[in-house]
Amino acid sequence: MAKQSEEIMELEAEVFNALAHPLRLKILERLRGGACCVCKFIPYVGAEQSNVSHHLAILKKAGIVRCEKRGLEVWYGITDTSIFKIIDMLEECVISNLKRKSELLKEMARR
Amino acid sequence: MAKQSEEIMELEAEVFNALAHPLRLKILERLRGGACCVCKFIPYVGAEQSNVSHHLAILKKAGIVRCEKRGLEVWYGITDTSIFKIIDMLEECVISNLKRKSELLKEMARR
DNA sequence: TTGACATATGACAATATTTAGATATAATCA
DNA sequence: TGATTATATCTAAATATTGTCATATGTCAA
Repeated sequence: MAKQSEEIMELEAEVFNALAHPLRLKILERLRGGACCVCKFIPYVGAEQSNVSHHLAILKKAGIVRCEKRGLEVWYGITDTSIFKIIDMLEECVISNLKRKSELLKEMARR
Repeated sequence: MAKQSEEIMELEAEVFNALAHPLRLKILERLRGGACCVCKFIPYVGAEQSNVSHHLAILKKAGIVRCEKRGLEVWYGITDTSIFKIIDMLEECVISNLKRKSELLKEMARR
């Protein structure tokens, strides 16, 4: 495997890793409506402020979100909205996988 | 947030997590050409047999691959090829992110 | 049946991630 | 200036992930 694609894969793995947590997926859901300040995420995801801040830092490090200071607040927004397409496609995958499994169960019950 | 979407997000996070490792992305690259037996992955990814086996189990648990015994060998294949579209889209994201950053650096150097 | 083979599994150490609580920082306002 | 607010950072404990080694399992062939 070419050195270059190995390096790209490391970056890809880092981004996938940033997406690999329910709390971070929730934060991204909140961002579908546009940028907002940290204080909005806290009740939305139902976690400690320091924890939310930590997860935001992970999303930022992966390049998925960017932030900007506005007075006392820090506003976070999506860097590239095509991340939503990726999440949506994965959701479809997961749901069709669930359906496939439940069909299989039904078939087994029938016998 | 609805209970149901929380549960879907957990599943999504699990699948993203399965994608979040360079070695597993390599395994999936090898599977683009179609199903193959475990022995093919070992030299391809350059890891110990037991390690490859562990990573295959993670991909399988997430529902990304499925396997089948053929004599002594075990053949692994993709469950749903739309996972490749997801990986491809993420690669595009990563690459355009890199480009954006390098543009920014160029601009800063110009000043 | 025995041995060889391909793969999976279990145990373990090293490392990373997650969370909460305490504290630091930086901006605003009285 | 000092108090207040929003957010980030540090610390430490709990937990999860990773890689390696040793071993188990299941299949085939002699």
